[in-house]
Amino acid sequence: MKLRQLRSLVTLVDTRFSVSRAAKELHLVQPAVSQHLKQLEEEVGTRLFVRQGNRLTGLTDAGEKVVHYARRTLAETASILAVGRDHVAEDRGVLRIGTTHTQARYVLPPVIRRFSMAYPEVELQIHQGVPDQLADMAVHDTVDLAICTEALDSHPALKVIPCFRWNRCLVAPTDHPVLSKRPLTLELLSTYPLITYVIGFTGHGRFHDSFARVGLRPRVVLSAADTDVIKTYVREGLGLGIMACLAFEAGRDDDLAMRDLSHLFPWEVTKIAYAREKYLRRFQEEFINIFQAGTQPMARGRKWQASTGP
Amino acid sequence: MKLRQLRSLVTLVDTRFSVSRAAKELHLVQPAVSQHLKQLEEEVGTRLFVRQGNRLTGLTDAGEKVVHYARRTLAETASILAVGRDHVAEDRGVLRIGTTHTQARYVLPPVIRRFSMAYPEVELQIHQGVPDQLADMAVHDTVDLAICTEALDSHPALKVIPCFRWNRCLVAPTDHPVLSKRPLTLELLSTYPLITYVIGFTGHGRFHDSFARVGLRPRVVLSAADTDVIKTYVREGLGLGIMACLAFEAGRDDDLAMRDLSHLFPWEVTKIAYAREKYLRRFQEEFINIFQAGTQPMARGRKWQASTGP
DNA sequence: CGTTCTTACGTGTGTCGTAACGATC
DNA sequence: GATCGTTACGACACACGTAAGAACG
Repeated sequence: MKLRQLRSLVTLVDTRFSVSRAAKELHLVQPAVSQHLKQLEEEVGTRLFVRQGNRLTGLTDAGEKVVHYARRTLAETASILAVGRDHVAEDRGVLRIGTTHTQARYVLPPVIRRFSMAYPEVELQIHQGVPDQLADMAVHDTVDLAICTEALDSHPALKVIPCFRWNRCLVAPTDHPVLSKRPLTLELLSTYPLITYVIGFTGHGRFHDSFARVGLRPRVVLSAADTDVIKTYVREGLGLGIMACLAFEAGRDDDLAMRDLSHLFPWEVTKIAYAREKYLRRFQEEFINIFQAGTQPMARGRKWQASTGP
Repeated sequence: MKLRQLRSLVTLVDTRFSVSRAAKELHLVQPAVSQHLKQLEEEVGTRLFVRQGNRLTGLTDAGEKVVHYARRTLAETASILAVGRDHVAEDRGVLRIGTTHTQARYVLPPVIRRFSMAYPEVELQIHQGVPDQLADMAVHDTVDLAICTEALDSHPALKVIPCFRWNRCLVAPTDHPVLSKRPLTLELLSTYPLITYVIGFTGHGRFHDSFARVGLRPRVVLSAADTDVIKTYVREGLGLGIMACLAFEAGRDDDLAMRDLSHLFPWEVTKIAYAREKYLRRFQEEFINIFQAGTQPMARGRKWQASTGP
């Protein structure tokens, strides 16, 4: 068995079973990849692929399992190289962060500023995605760290570190009648057209649950994947925005009024996750520390620290 | 990076840093292994070995980490091949069991009889060792399953399945005066010379604790690694034997008298363990089931079942 | 007929073994 | 000087790329 063969296998799967695409991805020619797959299948001794004619279209049961272990194998080898890079140039390398728009736009800037000061030689990459994608990216080692609020806990292969909690606020044009009313209740909110996050994002599930629990149904006229779109349509007068407090920028958003709503909705927790068995480079651990320190810590004094055990 | 190189690395470590021994183990010549190590070190980009002259004597910090991931890598590839063997010949292969003398001698025979009936084509290997060794063997995939009472819980890399509980009994020559006394108490026992298991074996720690808790010190005149030795010296009249009840054979041991002592000592639990991420072949899972069914189950109805998750 | 994968074949790289050299005890 | 390691070199194998052929839409 060769690592190349395993690499071809997982790339084939990741390119949705196109040998040619996999070959391109791997900077090889098709026949080379074909040979890898053939040899691997031969060595394992059982059919790994579902074939239609001579086209590969899926995995057999055995194939699924083999791919699982192949992924792990490659992740381990990546860790080996990471160990080397860490020792050779502790403060040089790439940090690939997967996160959502809201985190990238409103939470990460100060963290990244501090991190870049400490590690000016580290190249930062920010990959955006929806929480489900982010979890997959972390598992498959497409990103080093995934930062978001949802979807991370479900993955048993991820190590998840809760970082800080946040809640929602109401955003409205400064002359909107709702601003004069108080207290702000779910009943009151449900009488207005609302703008909030799309499902699968930043606690959308709990948003609806909070209304449902008291027998209400919010009138969501627009749901957006990112906070800037929400604010834009609030400015347009389309409705009231309900979004993460931390996304309200004091200076830039003074044409909007903000009201805290943490008495109406459960707290959300933003977490950092990474593949459980991944070797974290020094500066990657350090990023986590800076992130926890730079945002309001969940619980003071219980700072996360690196652990070598699983 | 090549798998061969990783194999050479871990073999080097396992042969206590002799390139020649490692080469012999791998059926290669020394220069080949030297080259592997050199190339690997080059690719990782940092010193992995502590050298004295040109002799390798140990690992650097980086080396330790690399070896860790190399071991995992090789284990994953072994799992890949195991998947294949499982699908090609479900009922053929090797089952390597690591266990202690007592288990091998008194617990396993009926289990193995049943297993061999179900899987006559599976070659069974029984490797004996002390619990600590067994744990290591399971972690390093020298055995597929480790079966014993102690030392398994401490290893986070092991998946541990409690199987059945047992306790100790008193064994004495049929004419021994202690047999007429009752109740049997720790005080009483501590007045006689005792023969039991050596430290590190089958609950030896708890054995002493039970006495210590009531301020007594047992007079152990001989401690043995296996039950047969204990019985032998009890027959010699050297002292009273305190051993696992299950090791008393009704027919063969009728020249000895047996008294249950489960009211004096805590219950011990025999467990099966295997490397957490190891791919268990069908018949390996089946062995676990047979073991649980064939011995008194810990808790009826809560039978162990295979899980794919970690 | 273009796309996609396979088979066939040549070339260059790589890996192992033999052999000679160097270091350490 | 015996053991253990590295370096040097040659034979063989292997993996990739090119090119041509076969299956599918």
